[in-house]
Amino acid sequence: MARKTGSHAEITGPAIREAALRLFARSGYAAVSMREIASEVGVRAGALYLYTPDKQTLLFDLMREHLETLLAAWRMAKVEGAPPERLENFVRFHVDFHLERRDAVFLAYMELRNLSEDNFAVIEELRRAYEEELEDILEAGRATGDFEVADARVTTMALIAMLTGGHVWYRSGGRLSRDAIQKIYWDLTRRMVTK
Amino acid sequence: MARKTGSHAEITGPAIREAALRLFARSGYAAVSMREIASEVGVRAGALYLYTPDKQTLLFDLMREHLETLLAAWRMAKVEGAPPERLENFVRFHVDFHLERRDAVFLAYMELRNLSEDNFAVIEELRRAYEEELEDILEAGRATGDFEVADARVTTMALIAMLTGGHVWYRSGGRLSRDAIQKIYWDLTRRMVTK
DNA sequence: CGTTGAAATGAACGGACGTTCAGATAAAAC
DNA sequence: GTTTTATCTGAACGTCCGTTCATTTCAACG
Repeated sequence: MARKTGSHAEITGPAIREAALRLFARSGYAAVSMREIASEVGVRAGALYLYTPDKQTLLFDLMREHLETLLAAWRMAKVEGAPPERLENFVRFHVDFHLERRDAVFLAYMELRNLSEDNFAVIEELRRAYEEELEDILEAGRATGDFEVADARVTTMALIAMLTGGHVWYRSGGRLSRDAIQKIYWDLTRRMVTK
Repeated sequence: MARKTGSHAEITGPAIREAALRLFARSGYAAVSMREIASEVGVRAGALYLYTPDKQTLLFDLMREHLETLLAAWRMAKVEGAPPERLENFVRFHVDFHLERRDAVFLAYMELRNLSEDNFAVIEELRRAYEEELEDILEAGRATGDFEVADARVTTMALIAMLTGGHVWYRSGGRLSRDAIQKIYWDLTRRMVTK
């Protein structure tokens, strides 16, 4: 058997990436086999190699895609204005984006060690660029006197960790709405950077 | 060949756990083979089974040991007193403990998905007990009016995420001493819970 | 100094892994 | 209706996996 009715590259390609993302996030890159991914898609393992040169590249592409989407979305969402306004905007954007993409967030934070050296460098650079957006806001607020920040770098990392941590316990339809969580996190953030 | 000069169970047992901890943390549970662990210790794979019934139990024991050590250390370190004092104590303890045990922290947070259902339940209970210590302090401070906390549960999770996040970027001998990091994190925490 | 028992070996087990590729199939193009 | 071409299969490859176990080694004991 081969090509079935209605099976095309435009369907199989994305289906493979979606299945890989879900399975990698759930069980970890090393614990998921190509046969498992293929089975989820309804295809045999060999067919995956029409869409990715190998397993490592499949992981890398998923992570790069996630971070590039993140940066692109942020460029759309970011606002000009006073630092407090910019910071609130960042917090709400970050919380929202990350709560909506639990699998990709998980992957991008947990599977760095499974990347080859070259691929790791690319991913790290993307992540650094995003973190720098937050650090810039903190520095701007320090310059205007809106914020009081002892160490902008550590505060940036502390904020990112705090704001991203929600993906561990957040459940869609749980006790708190996304909007309620955004509010709480913004409140915590505001206090952290003002005397 | 078998037993070499000076090789005893009291040496091999801990050596296996140390090697497994280091390798699991570095490459991930699924990516590390029993042969790799054995090689690190200087024995063959079969010898590992004198010290652990299987690979899964080896992982579980490492995680349980870490969390039990954490809880025991906290019971020694915790102080009575006013909530702000108790909170500062917690923050300093947590940061110190976690920065000193990067591998174990990594393992306990990243390999939960590789635990069997029963083992997961045990680990989760230990983690919950620890988080509850922080939540209790926040609630106590709310009762005395020392703290203003909108949602004690979310604030607890936010704090834990923030305080633990340091293990990602902290490097011993880096720009900041552990004491400096403690100070920064305590300052951030204090602001988060006070108006 | 012979015996015992803890500690480790080395070979083997069935199975799963990532990856390759010649061949089969069906939709599209002519 | 024949040819072309994109898509997928099925089998095979060499390798590694977790685990078992009969056997070997050697320190300790009597």
